[in-house]
Parts: sequence; structure tokens; C-alpha cells
Amino acid sequence: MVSKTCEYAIRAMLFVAQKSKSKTKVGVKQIAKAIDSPEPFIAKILQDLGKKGLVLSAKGPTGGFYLDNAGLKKSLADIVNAIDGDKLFTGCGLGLKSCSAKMPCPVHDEFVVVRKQIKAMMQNAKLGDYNTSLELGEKYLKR
Amino acid sequence: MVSKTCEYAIRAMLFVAQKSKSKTKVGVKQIAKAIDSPEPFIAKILQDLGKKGLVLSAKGPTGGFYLDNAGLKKSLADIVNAIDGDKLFTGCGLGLKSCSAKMPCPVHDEFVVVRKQIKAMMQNAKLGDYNTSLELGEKYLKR
DNA sequence: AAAGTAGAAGAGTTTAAACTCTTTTATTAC
DNA sequence: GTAATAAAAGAGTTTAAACTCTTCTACTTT
Ligand code: FES
Ligand code: FES
Repeated sequence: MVSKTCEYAIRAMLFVAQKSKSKTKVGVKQIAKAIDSPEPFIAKILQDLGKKGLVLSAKGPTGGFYLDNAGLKKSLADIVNAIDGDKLFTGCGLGLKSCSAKMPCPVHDEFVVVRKQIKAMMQNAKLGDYNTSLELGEKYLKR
Repeated sequence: MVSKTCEYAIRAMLFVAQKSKSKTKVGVKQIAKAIDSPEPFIAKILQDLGKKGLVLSAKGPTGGFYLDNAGLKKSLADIVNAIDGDKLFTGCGLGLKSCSAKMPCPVHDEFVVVRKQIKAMMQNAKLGDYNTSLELGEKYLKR
């Protein structure tokens, strides 16, 4: 569905979002622990997301990653797009070079519907939306 | 969504299905051409599917791959399952070790809905269902 | 029986994703 | 200013998917 890199990214961002609500910055070490991911790898991913303007960071002691109010309003679709590109949202389900209604693959009609739903779901899910349920321990970022 | 191997497999099987309707067997060369895939690679995949009972084959001149009536009734979900396993149908959308309602990831509730739809769509799509539209040139297996 | 065709099988290569390590640079606390 | 902290940057390794090549075996036509 999405790449592993992208899964890590989403989980990391949800964690950062949660902490950002209380204005705290979090270091890579803490993030890696919270989402159970390889520390240097998540560092890379977050750097990349930082460059693309999806997360803010501060160096030095008390530094770390954080989100402002605009960042908390970004959607999961934004993260997926930044990392995996838009293949999931616009690509053909059977791997044809491009998806088009003019030369559709056999599953095109059905696939378009599903794809639209995935997109809607991800666009609707904002990073800040899960803070409460995460804090209450109703939702988990690792197993 | 599904692996490239799986995409090739589905396209190949749809082509074999189409030809099987008129009781003709098709060789690897012909299949590779029809779906625009590397010939030795699709050979491998079809061998694998043959071993798993999803496609029949005959050796020698006039030989090739074909499907019987039972085979034509297999669904795309069967193909996906044989090649990618059931990760797509049962796995967690954020990559947690397993998906469970007891310890759900933040997107679990929404994801379960989408996943169910993907599964339904693929279970509903039978290999034999597309023969007519493929023959009429309404649907395509390559671009 | 011989020749030709086509699948079966297995080893091998390539490529890209996933993951790691090391060095550098910026920032802040003291 | 110095030391500690943490991100930035880039090179490097590992692993698995994607793809290829070669050899072997079975079958069918003539
Ligand atoms: S052409 Fe395959 S999904 Fe649109
Ligand atoms: S736990 Fe993530 S989808 Fe169910």
C-alpha cells in the first residue's frame, strides 16, 4: 500500500504531533523509541520531511523536531505524497504506465472508486487529529 | 498496492483467460508480448501459479498455458493471495506487526473499511469476467 | 524414432529500497 | 568561550524484489 519508509514517517509525525500539542520538541532517540524504528533511519526520513517543509526542527540542547499549528493541519496524504509520490493516488492498479479512462485496464472502473476512497481518507486524516486518543492510550504507534 | 510481480501475474492470467474461452493454449512468448513483460520473468511467475493450481499447462508443440472452467472462476484475490500473501487484506496500514482492534493504530478504523472494499472488489472480479471487453478492445493489458 | 517446441528448474545478476555509520555543523546551557 | 546536545549531510552496507540466463526434460508432430 505505502512503502515502509512512509509508514515510519507517518507514525513519527503522529508522535511529533502529539508532543507538539504541549509545545515540547522531541529528539530522534525519543521518536525512534516511541514508534519502534531504527534510529538513524528515522533521522534521515525526518530530515527529508524537514527539507520539504512538513516538520520543523531546532538544534542544540532542548532541540528536536516539532510542529506548528499549520503543520498540525497537514494530512496523511501530504506525508505519503512527499515520500512515495502520487503513484498511490493516480497510478494504475495493474501497473500500466499510466491510468487513463481512454485506455483503461480491466479493473480500472472498480479501482478508481477504491483509489478515490483511499485518497479521501488520507486527505481527511490530519496529523493533529489523533493527539487525544493517543494520550488516552486508545491508539498505538507500535506493537 | 500490490507487487510488480503480482501485477504481471494478473495481466497474464487475464490474457490466458481470454484465450482459454476459445479453447486455445498460449505460449510464454505470446503472453509476454500481449502484456508487455519480460519473457523469462513471466515464465517463472506462471510456473509458480501452475504449481499452486491456478493455471494449467501443456508441454510440446501446440502446448502452452490455459484455464479450465474452474480456473476461469478464480478471482483476482486468489492471484494476489498466491503471490503477495494476505498482507494487503489483513495487514496494518501503518505497518504495525499485526492489525488488531484491541491495539489499533491511529488509522485502524478508517483503514479497515478501505481494506474490506479492496478485498471485496478483488474477490468479486473473476478471471473470466473480462473476456468480452478485452476482445472488443474496450479494455487493455498494456500501454 | 527424430526433430522441434515448449515448459520446468535452478542458479545468477541487477536494481532499488531499507537500513547503518561517521563526520560535520549549528545551537544553547553553563 | 567551552562543553554538551542534537540535527544535517553524505557515504556505505544489507537485503529483497525484479529480472535474466542456461540447462534439462517432457511432449507432440511427422
Ligand atoms: S488504467 Fe488501470 S486503474 Fe486506470
Ligand atoms: S492496527 Fe493499523 S490498520 Fe488495524
